Amino acid sequence: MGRAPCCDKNSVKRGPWSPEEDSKLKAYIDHFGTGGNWIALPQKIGLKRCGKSCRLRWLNYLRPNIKHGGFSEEEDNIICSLYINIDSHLMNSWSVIAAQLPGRTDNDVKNYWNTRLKKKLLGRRKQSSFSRISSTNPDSNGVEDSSSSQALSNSALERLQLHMQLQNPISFFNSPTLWPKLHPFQEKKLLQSLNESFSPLMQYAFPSPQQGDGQKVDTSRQLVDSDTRQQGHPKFSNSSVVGLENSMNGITSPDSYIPFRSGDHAMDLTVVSRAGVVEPSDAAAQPVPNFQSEFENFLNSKTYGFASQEDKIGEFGCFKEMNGSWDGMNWRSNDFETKDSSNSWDSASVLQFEGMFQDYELGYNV
DNA sequence: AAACCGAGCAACCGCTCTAAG
DNA sequence: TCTTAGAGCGGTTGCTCGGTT
Repeated sequence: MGRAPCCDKNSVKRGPWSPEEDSKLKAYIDHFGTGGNWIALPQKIGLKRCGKSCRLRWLNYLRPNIKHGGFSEEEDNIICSLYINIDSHLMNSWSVIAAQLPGRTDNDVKNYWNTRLKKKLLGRRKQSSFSRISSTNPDSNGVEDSSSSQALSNSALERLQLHMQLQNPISFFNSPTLWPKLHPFQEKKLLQSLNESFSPLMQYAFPSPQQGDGQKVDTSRQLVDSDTRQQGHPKFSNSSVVGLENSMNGITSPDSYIPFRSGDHAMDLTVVSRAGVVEPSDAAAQPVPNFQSEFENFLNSKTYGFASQEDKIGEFGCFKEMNGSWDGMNWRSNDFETKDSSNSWDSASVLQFEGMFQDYELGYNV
């Protein structure tokens, strides 16, 4: 089924636009505007083009102040950061990113990302981290589970992968808003495989109640129980636990996989956009023995789905080249608060990010 | 010099959302 | 309330061009 086409494809011209067509379209819109009706516009000006095609040509090419090519390093950084941090299912990410880059269109940014930036970031990584995670899934018996992994959209996977590469993985777990929008079954499966990869961390984050007291241990309740939450590592917020809880339980309520549940919009957005993690009010009251060293071991272990710091440095040498220092990557961990003006990001850029994230917060605090 | 290949980009496709009737 | 058309978006296709063999 599907809706009827907007025009007769046999009677409209397709392919590249000629200068004459461009000038006709531009002259008309300059004088009369679009009239709010793109479909009727080509007939008015005698163009054998589909209205949608006219609209795209105007928006992506003929519109005043459009820039083409020649993306600056600052634009690269903005695109990378927003692509990683913008929650793909909450907003139209390419247009949001393009809105932060004057003169750039969403199509331009999308093409630039797909042809250049993505390769910079993911190029050599594609073979490694996710295949490791998928191979840890007992259901897969070492063979990638095509039904589940292919069900994840490429963009969701890329965000996931990039976020886990560029940020503290704890922060990723702590930011349910960054998890790709999945069917509860898919989410459960993904979380299971991640959980297995992260088992040392999860033990700290969600310590199991003492077993052997005759009570059946309900692992899902371990995650729900508020006391247990308090025992978890302080860097795991309650909202994260709820997200994991829902995921692990396979709850099918839409709320279980829509990250911004009513009542915690602002908090979750803050977690993702500004701080990366939620610090507890009294972290000292929640001791986790040797967590730091265990965590460092974990991060450096190639057994798990993450490259060592050394690998990361090699992997993202492009950013070292771009920014002059590996430390420039620190801001990608959303650590705006601690960002030092002496590193490779100038203060104007930081202010710009501060502003844009304030906009997002305002937008989602309604 | 010609064939091949891959990157980059413009344009298209098909879907969803939204607003008007 | 339902239907429908327009707008907008992400994903994909196909053309062009430059580099390599």
